[in-house]
Amino acid sequence: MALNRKCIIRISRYKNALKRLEALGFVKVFSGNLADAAGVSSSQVRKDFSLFGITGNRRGGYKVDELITKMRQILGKNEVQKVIIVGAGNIGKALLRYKGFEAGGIRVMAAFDIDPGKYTNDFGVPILPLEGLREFVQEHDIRIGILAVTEVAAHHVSEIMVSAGIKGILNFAPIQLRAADDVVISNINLEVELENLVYFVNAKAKTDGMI
Amino acid sequence: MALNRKCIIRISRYKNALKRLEALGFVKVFSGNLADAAGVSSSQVRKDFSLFGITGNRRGGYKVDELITKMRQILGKNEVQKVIIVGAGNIGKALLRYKGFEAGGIRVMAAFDIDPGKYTNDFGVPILPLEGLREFVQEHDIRIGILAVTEVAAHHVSEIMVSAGIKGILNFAPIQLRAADDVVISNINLEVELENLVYFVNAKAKTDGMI
DNA sequence: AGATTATTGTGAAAAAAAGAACAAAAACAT
DNA sequence: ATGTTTTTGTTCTTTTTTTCACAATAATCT
Repeated sequence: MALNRKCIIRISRYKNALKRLEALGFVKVFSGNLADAAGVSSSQVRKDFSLFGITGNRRGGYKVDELITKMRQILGKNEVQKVIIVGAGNIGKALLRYKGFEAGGIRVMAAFDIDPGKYTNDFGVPILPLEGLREFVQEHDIRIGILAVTEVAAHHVSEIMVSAGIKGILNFAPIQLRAADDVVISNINLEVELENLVYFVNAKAKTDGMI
Repeated sequence: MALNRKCIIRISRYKNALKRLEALGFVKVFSGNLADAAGVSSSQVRKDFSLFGITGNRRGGYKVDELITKMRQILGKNEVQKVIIVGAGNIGKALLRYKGFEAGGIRVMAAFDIDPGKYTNDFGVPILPLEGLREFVQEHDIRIGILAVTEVAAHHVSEIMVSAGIKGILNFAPIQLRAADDVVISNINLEVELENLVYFVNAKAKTDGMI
């Protein structure tokens, strides 16, 4: 099946749009509606659906509740996803304070750090010593981790996570992580994102000036 | 010129890899080295370079310092990029505390919020009332803003930013922002990223199990 | 100096992604 | 009931992105 990262991101977007439509009382929806909401073409929507065997009714569109069910299934939203946060610095603590995860079926189980000064329960979930990570991950059968340590520590800590059994890492450290084939890594690099913005803002300023 | 978002992200990555190589004392570098560092093919590196008219020496590779200079130029790193943060909640405050921006030539000028309880100078840069945003942006000629408000406020606040003259928004709110053609928006959606990770971790688990 | 080797730069080929088009089918209208 | 309209599902086309391949050429070796 030819499904790539971009396609799954679109599925997430469709799902979010559908949740809003559901809240507004919509019962059925057409590919064009979802296309508008997600900023893609309607044939793209139908093609994505066909990739996952999602079908609707010709002329009748798709039923909102069925679509949501199907997408939750695809995205693993039918069970609570347990995650850990590694690194209790600025970003790590902000994520610990973030209230939106639980609503999305994501449960932060614990955070880990090497600094004993950070060990606390003040955030609702415990911040624990890094040495305890392996045991915790195995005991709670956790497969996803958010990495929010410094650049220098990132590679080393990611190896600890992988060796403990983590299979997916959302990496906030400003370094492009890579790992074995059976581990999935998503890099979020603030500086790279900002550089991107700067580039395109400048590029637009230039072309607009020319016209 | 056929340069897209992905290409610019690769340029950022090359630049980061080059900075590490420079720190290690490297003077010249081959496309294969950068390819390894950035996780792409060497012909991809050369093609990206050719897109920007970057040339090296056949058999001699590229000079590290020249490449860095060229890439800093492309990415607008030769001048300090002034940005504002809008929303002083968890994420906003974590970004205010983050020390890595200045080293990357990014200067956070101020943050803005509607909650008077947040107005302070404790973070080194002031947290100011949202009403003052327009004047501040125009006075300091700021074009880039980081949006870190709640989902419900995001759309409204983004319009305030755009009307004040902001041309690029890095959006952390869990909603896909869209704006006029002359405004560039980058969406960072934690839940979407995690859903992506979950999908591919599950997908890998399935195929590995089959083999 | 001449031969050899390694690496670039680019044009052609392949692969991947997106879009257009349209027959088939379901809802609706008369 | 029959015809009309609308929307899906899928195939075909186009566009975009990546990889391959190799002549050109600079460094190194003998």
